[in-house]
Amino acid sequence: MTKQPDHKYEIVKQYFINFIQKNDLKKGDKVFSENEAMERLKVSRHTVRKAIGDLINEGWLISVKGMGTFVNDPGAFINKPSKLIGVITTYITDYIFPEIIAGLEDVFHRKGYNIMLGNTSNEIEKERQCLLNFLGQDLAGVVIDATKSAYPSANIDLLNEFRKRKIPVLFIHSYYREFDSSYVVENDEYGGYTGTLHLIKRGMKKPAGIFKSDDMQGHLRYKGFLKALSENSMSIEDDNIIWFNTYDKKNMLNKTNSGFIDGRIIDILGRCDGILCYNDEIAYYVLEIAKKTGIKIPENCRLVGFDDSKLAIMADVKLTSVSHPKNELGRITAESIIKMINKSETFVKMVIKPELIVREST
Amino acid sequence: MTKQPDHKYEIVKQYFINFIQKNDLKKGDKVFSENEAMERLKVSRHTVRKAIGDLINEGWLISVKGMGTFVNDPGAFINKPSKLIGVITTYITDYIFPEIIAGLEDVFHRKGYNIMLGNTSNEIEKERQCLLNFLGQDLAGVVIDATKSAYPSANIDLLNEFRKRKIPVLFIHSYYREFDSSYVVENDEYGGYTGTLHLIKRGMKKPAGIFKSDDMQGHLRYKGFLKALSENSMSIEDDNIIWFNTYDKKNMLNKTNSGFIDGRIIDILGRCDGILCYNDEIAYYVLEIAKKTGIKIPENCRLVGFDDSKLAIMADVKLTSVSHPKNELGRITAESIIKMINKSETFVKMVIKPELIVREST
DNA sequence: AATTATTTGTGCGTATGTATC
DNA sequence: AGATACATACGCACAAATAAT
Repeated sequence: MTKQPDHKYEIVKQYFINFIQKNDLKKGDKVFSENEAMERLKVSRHTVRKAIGDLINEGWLISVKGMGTFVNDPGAFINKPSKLIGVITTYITDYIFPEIIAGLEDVFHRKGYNIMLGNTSNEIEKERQCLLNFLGQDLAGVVIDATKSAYPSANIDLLNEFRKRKIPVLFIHSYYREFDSSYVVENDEYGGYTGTLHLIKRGMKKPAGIFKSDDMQGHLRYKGFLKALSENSMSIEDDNIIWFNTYDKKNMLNKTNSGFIDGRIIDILGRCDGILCYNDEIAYYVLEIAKKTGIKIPENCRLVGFDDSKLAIMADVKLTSVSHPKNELGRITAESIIKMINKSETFVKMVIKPELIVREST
Repeated sequence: MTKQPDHKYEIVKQYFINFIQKNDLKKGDKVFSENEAMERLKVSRHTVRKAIGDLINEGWLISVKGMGTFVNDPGAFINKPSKLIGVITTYITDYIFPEIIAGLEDVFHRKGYNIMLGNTSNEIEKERQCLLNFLGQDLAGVVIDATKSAYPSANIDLLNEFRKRKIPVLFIHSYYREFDSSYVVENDEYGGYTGTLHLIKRGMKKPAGIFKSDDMQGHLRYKGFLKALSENSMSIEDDNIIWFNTYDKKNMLNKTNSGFIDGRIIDILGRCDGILCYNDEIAYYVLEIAKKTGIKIPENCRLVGFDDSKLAIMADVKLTSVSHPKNELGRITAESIIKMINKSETFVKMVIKPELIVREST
């Protein structure tokens, strides 16, 4: 029930399109001339030109003075979908993200997608700017490493806008509790649990932990830590848990104003015999402080980190670390969002079980 | 010297555009009618309609039957330029590139540009694919870390295509000799020179060097190395120079099939008392071999690396390293290509002088 | 509620210009 | 040089939507 067009030029346009499709004309093939169109359809030259002009604007045809009119893109009407995927990272420089991006890039490249990169430095405002930017870009999908995922997000409105536009969004590492979304994450609770069990097995009596307070990973690793302790009838004193956040971490790594945290680390190094550290960066930092204060790792105190980064291998005392395969995580993420884009899967909720890699620090 | 258009409808179009701009009309404001245009410009209705039709297609105007013609997007004429910059890296994961990208990203983000990322793994074919891909993307500019810059490039044709399209291309780290282009590079010759002078000052009598054969940096660092030696009336035996390439490096880092290079490193460690290493990764690798074979650094042999990467600080024996500020390099690069895009500078040839950072390995 | 003037949309006829083959 | 094909340009007539009277 194709509606009969009221206007002659609509009939002419349709005639051209039918002509292209029936004869299976490809880009560059010539169509009949304006004069011939006049005769075939018994319309004026003006009407033919109006029709052809429309089809040129719509991308169907191209005309060349003195030569004729040619098929441009017979599939122009398909409105080909975007092949661009936005990736929002927290820290590009961060010790594990480059590897994940390398995995992402490799898969996306192979499948003909491009990456558009944004970086938040774990700041909510920068995340907002990236999202706003991406909303103006006709993306096929978005991969996000959530900023400060432990807290309610100020950017849910923008995430909902992506949903409204049916642009798939896939979280990596963590996600916002209040926004039901697709994600590929590590099983951080299990990671904390297994790391702590390992410390207990190695004889830890006085446990301590250092966790990041503003992302979900920190909370979940802490949860696993508590679970392992309680299953083994151990308790933990509040004083032996150090919570730090993005701001503290920046100061620590820049060695500015880190006195408070340093003091607390010295405290627990003196009091405890096992520390579950939020990640390898922290474990490495603890190692340095231990060296300065003469505490021996692992003899006096054992350390477990997370992420199995290069730091873990390069440290004086090679670090035991809980980790996922990073490049692989990037690949899985890329493949997942491509499935979402192709609608072969609408929701992806993937939790990757990490493994404990035992080294000298325990 | 705006070219006077040959056709009447061009004049009419320009008249409409001037009218909108002079009266500062906003979206939705009405412009004069077709009849009035006929009278004002003394042209036929047909010509006026052709002009208005063009402007509608270009996004300037919208007309409503029975009401009139209205301004749609008063800025459409700008044909707003792309705000997307392609960045081609060799190794995203590489120990210094993430920091450079972070610097790039920060500046680009601030100036409203987006990064599209490509990765070559230092393979010419992948570089070609990235360039081809970028040619189909309407980019404002391209930043490239050249692949195997010591060799003639197979991709000059594509680089010339960018030039033809007047898309600025800026090389970083190195560039192709046969393609006269803009670049931001480190002064690698000076770096090799100053690193070698430092080794000589520390008493090096039997020099050795390890260089990468397939990028320009390796050749230039070698050149600086030779210069420093000859200025101090020292000579170098061919056997004490190790050349490696991308393929060897991959094997070395994966600890597969690296026997040949390992043997040569053991050789020079036994024979020589100072090694200028292509970069910190190599210096770190040499350090590990030295540890295994019982050679003491710096007592028996001194090492100088390049890049001042995290590796330099984390090694057992902290590495002396020749380096530029990496984040800063990213910033300079970003600012340079933005200047090129804005045409405030057409060619950028910037050579950044590296500094020697002295640590335990010398 | 109907009329009228205005404005854009469709359509035809004609003439001339200009690029390509 | 001539034929063909698209490009520009003018004039005219009528249709359809809108706004004001």
